[in-house]
Amino acid sequence: MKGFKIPEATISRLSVYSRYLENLHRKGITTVSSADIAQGVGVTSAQVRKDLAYFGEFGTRGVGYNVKELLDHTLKILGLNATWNMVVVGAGNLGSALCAYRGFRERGFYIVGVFDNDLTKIGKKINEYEVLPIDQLEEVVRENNVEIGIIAVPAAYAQDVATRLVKAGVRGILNFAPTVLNIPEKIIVRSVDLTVNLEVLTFNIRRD
Amino acid sequence: MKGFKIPEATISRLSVYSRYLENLHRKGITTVSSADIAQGVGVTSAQVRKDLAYFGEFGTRGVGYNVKELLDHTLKILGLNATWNMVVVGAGNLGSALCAYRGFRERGFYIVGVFDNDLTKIGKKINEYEVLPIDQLEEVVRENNVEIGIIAVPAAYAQDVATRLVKAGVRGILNFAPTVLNIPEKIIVRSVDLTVNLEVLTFNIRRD
DNA sequence: TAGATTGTTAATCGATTAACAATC
DNA sequence: TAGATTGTTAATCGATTAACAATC
Repeated sequence: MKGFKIPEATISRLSVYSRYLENLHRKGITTVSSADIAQGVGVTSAQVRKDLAYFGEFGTRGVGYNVKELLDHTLKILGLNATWNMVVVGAGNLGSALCAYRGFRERGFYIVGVFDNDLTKIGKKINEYEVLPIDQLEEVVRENNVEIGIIAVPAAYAQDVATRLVKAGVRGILNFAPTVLNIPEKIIVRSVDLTVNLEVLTFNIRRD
Repeated sequence: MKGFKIPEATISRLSVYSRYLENLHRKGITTVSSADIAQGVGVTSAQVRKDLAYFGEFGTRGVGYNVKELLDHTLKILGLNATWNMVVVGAGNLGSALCAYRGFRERGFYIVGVFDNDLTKIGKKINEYEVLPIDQLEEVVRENNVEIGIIAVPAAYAQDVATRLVKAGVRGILNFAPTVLNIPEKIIVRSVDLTVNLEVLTFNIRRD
């Protein structure tokens, strides 16, 4: 980790801004102000400018931002000027949903392997992907320069899978299992916990 | 919204604590310290005590917390002393994955209807659920006291679905579509955006 | 009592917002 | 020039952490 501290929330928002800019660009809009972006994604314009200011000066005072230029900058910041190879471990319903999700490819994320340990699933096709035996995980990760592993297995297996992914050489993990993973600090982990999200919802519903 | 400000992160952590306590309880462990919990879920013990302190005094100085009691308190705080009825809109891969997810039921979340507008899907079974035509959404929500709607449709349809869910009477929405929803303030929304999560990951990978 | 651990306060740290000079 | 909007600073707000008195 280099340089100074950038809030994680800033990065999330940058991702949202970048998608919003894509929409504007698709519509042929060429100029946008921080107030426009703010309005479009539901934050304040000061927040937009502050978020961008961490990375440079992308606008013109009195004018605003060039949509295409700012889009390119945000994509570059997020690491999306290149493509990323991923593996999905777990070919259940969630794994299948992830394989079918078109949004990944549109942003440059490619799935190069789907794995399971269930013999009834191995060899079956999910979309264009053949489910591979988990034994081949390491091989596929190494041979395809896979940097991201997606964990879509039951909680009980998640730690094992995480350990194997790390050993195989991934640098980031997106974890859908409701477990705290124990892995080296240098590996980046994001956990998406459906139950936690629902429970924050119920807390807030109950509260008002 | 009543009372004073409680950080949203506190609620997320409470959900995690509560799952950890369930594990301890299942193992027959009866007493736990804030340091134990902290170690188990990867936060500091001060954080654990502070989070709990928003809601009361649940421990005994010099001793710790009674696992079962603290578990009950956390469940109550999160609104899990009752069950919640939900509908899932969108019977694609993601919708199917959500219907199949056993973790919901274990925490008291029940799916009472799955909807789609695709005639080839309507009438089909997903697990035990028959896919219903979207026209029946309002009826099912009203008749089953549904308070939570899950949006699992493509981004282009998400706003429409959200508006209908709100009109039908849900109080909270879990949104999987990568869109900013425009709905009344009093409706609680949580968005789970897979691409944003991946892009925070790639940013961090690139950065070190 | 001595040892342990909570509940809570105060200090620190970090993120957001408001405001405005810079500048197109 | 007058009007608009950026980039940035300082003020505010909020969350985390450290420390310790209370107390079992």
